[in-house]
Amino acid sequence: MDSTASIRRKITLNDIAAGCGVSRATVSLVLRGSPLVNKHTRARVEDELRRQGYVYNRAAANLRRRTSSSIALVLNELANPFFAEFASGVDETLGEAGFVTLLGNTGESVEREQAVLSSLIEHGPGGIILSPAEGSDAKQVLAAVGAQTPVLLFNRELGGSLPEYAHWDRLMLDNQHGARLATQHLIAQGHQRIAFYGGHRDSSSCRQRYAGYVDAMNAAHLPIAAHWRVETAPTRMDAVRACGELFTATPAPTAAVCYNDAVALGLMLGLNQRGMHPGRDFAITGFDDVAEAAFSTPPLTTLATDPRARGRQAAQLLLARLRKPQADATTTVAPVTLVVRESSAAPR
Amino acid sequence: MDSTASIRRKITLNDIAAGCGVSRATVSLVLRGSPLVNKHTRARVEDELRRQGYVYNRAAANLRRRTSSSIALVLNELANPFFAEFASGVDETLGEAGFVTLLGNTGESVEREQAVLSSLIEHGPGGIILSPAEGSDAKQVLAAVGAQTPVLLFNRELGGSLPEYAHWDRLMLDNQHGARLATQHLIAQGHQRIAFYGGHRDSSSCRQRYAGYVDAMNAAHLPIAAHWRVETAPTRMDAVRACGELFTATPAPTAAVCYNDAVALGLMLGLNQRGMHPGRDFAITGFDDVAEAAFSTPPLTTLATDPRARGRQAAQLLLARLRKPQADATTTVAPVTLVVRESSAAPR
DNA sequence: AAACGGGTTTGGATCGTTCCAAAGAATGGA
DNA sequence: TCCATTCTTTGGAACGATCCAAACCCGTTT
Repeated sequence: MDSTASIRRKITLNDIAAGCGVSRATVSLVLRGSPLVNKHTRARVEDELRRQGYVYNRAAANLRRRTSSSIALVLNELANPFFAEFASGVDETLGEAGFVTLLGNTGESVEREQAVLSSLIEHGPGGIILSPAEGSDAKQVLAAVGAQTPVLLFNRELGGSLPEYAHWDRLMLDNQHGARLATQHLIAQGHQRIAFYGGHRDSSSCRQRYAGYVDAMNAAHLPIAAHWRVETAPTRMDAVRACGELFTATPAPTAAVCYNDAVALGLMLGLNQRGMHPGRDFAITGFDDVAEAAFSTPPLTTLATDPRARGRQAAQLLLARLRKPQADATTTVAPVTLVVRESSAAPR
Repeated sequence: MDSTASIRRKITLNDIAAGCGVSRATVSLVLRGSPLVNKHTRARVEDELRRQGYVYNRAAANLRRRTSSSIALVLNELANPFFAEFASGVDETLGEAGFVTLLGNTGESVEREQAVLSSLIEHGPGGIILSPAEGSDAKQVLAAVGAQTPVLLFNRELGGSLPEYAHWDRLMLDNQHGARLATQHLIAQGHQRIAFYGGHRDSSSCRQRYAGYVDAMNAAHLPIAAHWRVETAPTRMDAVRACGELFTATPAPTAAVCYNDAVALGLMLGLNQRGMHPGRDFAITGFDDVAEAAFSTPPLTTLATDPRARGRQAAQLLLARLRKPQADATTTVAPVTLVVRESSAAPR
């Protein structure tokens, strides 16, 4: 409890060994619960461990065993609730598996991503879960992490083509299918003139969602007017600003599939400013199901992605890779589910 | 670029040394930019480092130097946007200082906190930034982290008293002053019957905010009716539910200082359900300034805490502690600023 | 030629753990 | 009693870096 020795120096296996008259090796065996050691010896050693307040030095052990007990988690935008939930899912599963999470946040900057990756890699993580910054390139990432450390790509594709000796696993959202579901839902509600609102054309997820929208429109033999595709930054503010563009030409749409929830909520505000009532005069769907979506007025119809579950899944995929380093690379597409609320009512 | 050696084994200082005919020690000096080594040797070594694709093993270096290059960040609720922002501030500053962040999420569970702390401590972090789970106790935390590793407490006090040999730094929000500011603002707007809405009496931050409210009311010689103190869980849902309690007795309040933004937004919904218009029939203030506060209808008057800046500050405080392990423990109270929006209009 | 001295380089011990081959102890059977 | 066999325990060499005191080089000085 209060052995004077514990105040200053760090307690090592040697201290324990000396303290109860066995060898370092025996103490090590006790620590790892080896069946080799005698019951009485084990008890004696365990007492001593407690008495001296020993704490295991995993770094030293990892050095000797040439193993790792950490996983790096590199995110393009931790402050975004979607990624925060994702991170907590990752950490939960990694923790259960005895790994610790090395966090890195790139703030959507390719330069910071490089810096963060090379710094993290020096700590020898067993693997990396990476949600790339926009514009991040496969070759650069490979240069920073090397070919040794397994990588799991989440959420976004990397620019450039993957060098063939980097076989990385991928976990992606089913963006295309999700947007198709949203569009089909609006069509089923009776809408015919449906816009696709928000997002940037050069983001891979935006292209996929747009493709799903087009699929559904085509399948229903509905035409798509040029001014029904409005590009914005994926933020609420920019979505408010661009609202007018939907109504610059005729025929005006009666509904919009939005790139994500932030954009959808912004569009709601924009409509309000024009004196329109979203959910009554104009139907809207989002994507992500952020916490706020259930509480907006009207509550937002959107696609739930369950980021926490995705985090757990990402961790599991990477852990599986660690178990079988030689297995073929996998690509997993996580399902998204349509959550119908009041923002997507039928046209009047 | 594509040396065959780099494909399998890990490259060490020995490989580099052998590769260019110098000793391990010299290569080490080069890596650390020592002025001792000759210009030409340095160039030769640096070429070889690049050629073989060497990556520094910080764990081995830390072992030998008895240093650490990581800081543990243990949060009670990472999925909460407030803490997500905080975390990204922490990571930003730690990264600049050459440290890596070890993440741990406790999900508000004291048991998980214990497990997470003892797991993280085995990785030998240089320090710990801890936002304790509710009900977490000083003695338990000390038992898990030991007396060696400096701890910075953020946001919440620990239960129990700090053992005198654990002098931990603290970074807290100025809850009391913030609530006072909000209350004074409502009073200045002309309100006299002001409620304190939401939160649990046993949370330390709630008690502090309530105290600030009482201060301001007393200073203005305004009475406080018993039914103006409504307790709720600190969530939007529970805040919606409890709304009616404000109006169970006379005189009814005309304004409420809310425990936090979630509660304030819930109260708005509750008022709407009763046919009242928040910001017109009833004034409301929040606390936290979550992203949503600026976009609610009406926009919410609240106290900005700038969690990202708090994260940077927490990291700096801990880094300062690492520089001066013997300095006296500090308590820092971070200022909060009143952001006036439309939810806190004058009474009609 | 020896001594000097600044600039460079280096061998070997070390950090705290695990691995491994081999030694010791205990048991049982012949 | 001796040997084989099964349990236990152990010393010393790793792992990949850094530290440190000593050695080396080479041009000057005495």
